[in-house]
Amino acid sequence: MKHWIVKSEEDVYSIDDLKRDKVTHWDGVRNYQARNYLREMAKGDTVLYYHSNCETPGVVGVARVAKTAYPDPSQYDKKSEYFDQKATLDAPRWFCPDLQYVHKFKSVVALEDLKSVPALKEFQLIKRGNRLSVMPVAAAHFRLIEKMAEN
DNA sequence: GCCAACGTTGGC
DNA sequence: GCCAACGTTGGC
Repeated sequence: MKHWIVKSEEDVYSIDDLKRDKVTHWDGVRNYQARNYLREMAKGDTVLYYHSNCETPGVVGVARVAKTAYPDPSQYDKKSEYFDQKATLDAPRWFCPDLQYVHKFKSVVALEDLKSVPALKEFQLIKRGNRLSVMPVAAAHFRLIEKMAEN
């Protein structure tokens, strides 16, 4: 069982949207390293849900991998902003898993707070300059952040 | 294969 | 809105 974190802009697709939809295609990721992580996700893996580009950026809840990654349909959709001319049916470039809502934290575990915890010094998210939208999370970090959400 | 120019992300 | 930190593109 692995752990992950995904970022989403709150006003684009928030955890409340995921709660409403229950399950969603995590599509539109167009970064190779992030794609590779998406393909590593196994059914049942737990995922921290992060809101970026908002008033209080931070971890807002937990999701779960409902389906392992498959070719992202939006890469073939000419009307989609995620359309990729170089993607073919034989050689898809982009993949998306399905993510399922698990629960929303009572309060946001703010990026600011994460930064103040010495045990999270090596947490990829807070390492300077990491703009990846999908990253693995160490089990210890995952548990610690869940614990921070309870307080 | 190098690298400058450009585009995107995301905190502040 | 600014800007640092990257990733990507494309000329050479």
